[in-house]
Amino acid sequence: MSRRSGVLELAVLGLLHESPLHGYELRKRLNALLGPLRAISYGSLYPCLKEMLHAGLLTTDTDASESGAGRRSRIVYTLTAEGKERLQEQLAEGGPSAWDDESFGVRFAFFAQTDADVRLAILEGRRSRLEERREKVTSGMSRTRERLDRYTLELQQHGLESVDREVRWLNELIATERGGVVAPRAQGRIAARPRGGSTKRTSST
Amino acid sequence: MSRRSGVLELAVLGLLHESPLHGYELRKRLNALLGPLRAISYGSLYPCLKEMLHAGLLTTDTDASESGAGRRSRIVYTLTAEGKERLQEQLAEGGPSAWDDESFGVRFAFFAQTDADVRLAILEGRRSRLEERREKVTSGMSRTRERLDRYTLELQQHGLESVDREVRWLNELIATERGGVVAPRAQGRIAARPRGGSTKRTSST
DNA sequence: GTTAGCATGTAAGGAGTTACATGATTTT
DNA sequence: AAAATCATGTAACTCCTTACATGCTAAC
Repeated sequence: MSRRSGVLELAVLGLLHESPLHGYELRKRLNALLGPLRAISYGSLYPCLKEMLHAGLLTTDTDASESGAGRRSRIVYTLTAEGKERLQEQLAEGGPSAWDDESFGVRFAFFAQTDADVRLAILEGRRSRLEERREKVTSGMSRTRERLDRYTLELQQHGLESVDREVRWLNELIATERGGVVAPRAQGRIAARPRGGSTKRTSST
Repeated sequence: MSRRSGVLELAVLGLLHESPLHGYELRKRLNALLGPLRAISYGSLYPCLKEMLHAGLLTTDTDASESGAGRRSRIVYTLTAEGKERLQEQLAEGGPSAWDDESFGVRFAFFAQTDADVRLAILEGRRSRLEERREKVTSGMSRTRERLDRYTLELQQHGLESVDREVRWLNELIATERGGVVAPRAQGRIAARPRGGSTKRTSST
C-alpha cells in the first residue's frame, strides 16, 4: 500500500480510461500530459502499476498483437470496473488536497471526462486556494516591514503577478462553465454521491 | 553525508551569512523566503543543520543572551569561514542544476550578495532553460497532431503564456543588469575574490 | 486552565529518482 | 557495427513530511 496515493495513480487511471495501454506507451503519454517538469520515470511507474494491479484496479492482457514479431511481449493494462469507480471517486473528491499545483493540473487535464458540477467545484477550489496563498504573501509583506532588497521585492512582485494571472484565467474558465456556452456533455455519472469522507465544499467566493 | 545537497543548504548558508540565528528563527525566515509553498519543516531543518555542523560549515554558540529567563537554551548557528566559502561556490556555480525552479528562486533571493557577473549568468541560464522548456512543449504540440480536447489545449496555452511571461521578466532584469541603470549597491563585498575552487565562470551569452 | 508560541530533536514513512540488469529491433 | 528506441523491471538512495517526544512561557 505504498505507491498508491499521489497524482500518479490518478493520471494512470485517467489515461487508461481513454484506452488500454502498455507501460512504455503509458509513460510517454503521462509525460506529454504532465509536461517536461513532473515527468515520470519507469522506476516510479512500474511499481505503481504493480500495486494498482494488486489492488484490483487494473487487469493485464499479455499483449494483444502477438503478430509473430520478436518484440518483447508487451503488457497491456486495462481498467477494471473498480478502476473506473476509483477514477470517478478521485475526480469528484474535492476537499483535502485536490487544489495543489500538481493535483489541480492533472484533474484539469481530465476535465473532458468530468461532470460539469465537479469541474466547477475544482475550479473554484483552486481559485480560493490561490487567494489564500496571495493573502499569506501580502500579509507577510506588510506585517514585518522587513527592509527587503530590490531583488527580493522583485521576486515577490513577480510571484504575486503570477498568482493574479492564474486567478484571472480561472475566472474566465468559471464564467464559461457557468454561462454554459460550451460543454453540453457528461451529466449523470457521479452527481448523486457525496462520498462519505470529507466533502468540505468550502462555500466558495 | 545525506542531507547536504539540495536547495536547503544554500538557503541556510545565505540566511546565516546575513546574521547568526537559532533553528526556530531560521525556519521562520526560510519559510518567508521560500514562500508558503516549499515551506520547510523541523524534521528537515534540524538534521540538515546537524550535518552542516558536522561538515564544518557552521559553529554553534549555545545561546548568547543567557539572561536568566527560563527559555530553553537556544542554539545559535554561525557560518564558519568554510561555510562562507561554500556559499560563494554555490552561488557562483552555474551549470549543472542552478536553473531549476527551486534553485533559481533561492539563488535569486540572494542576488544582493552575489557578484554582478554571476547574477547575469544565472539570469541568462534561467532564460535559456525556460526557452528549452517552451520548445519541448511546442514541438510536442505540433509533432503528433493529437486531437486534444478543449481543456488540455487551454492548459497548454496557459502554461506557455506563463513561460513567456517569465522570459519577458528575465529580459527586463537582464537589461537592467547590463544597462547598470539601477544598482549603485553592493560593490566591494565579494567582488574581488574569484574563489579558488570551481569558479566555472560559464562564459555567458 | 487551556491554547498558542517558543525551542529542539528523532523515527517512520511517502513519493519519487538514478543506476543497473536484460535483451530485441530499427535506424544511422 | 554502433546508436537509438522499444520494453520491463529492481535496488538503493534522496529529500522531504508527519507524528511523536519533551518541556517551558505568555496570553486569553
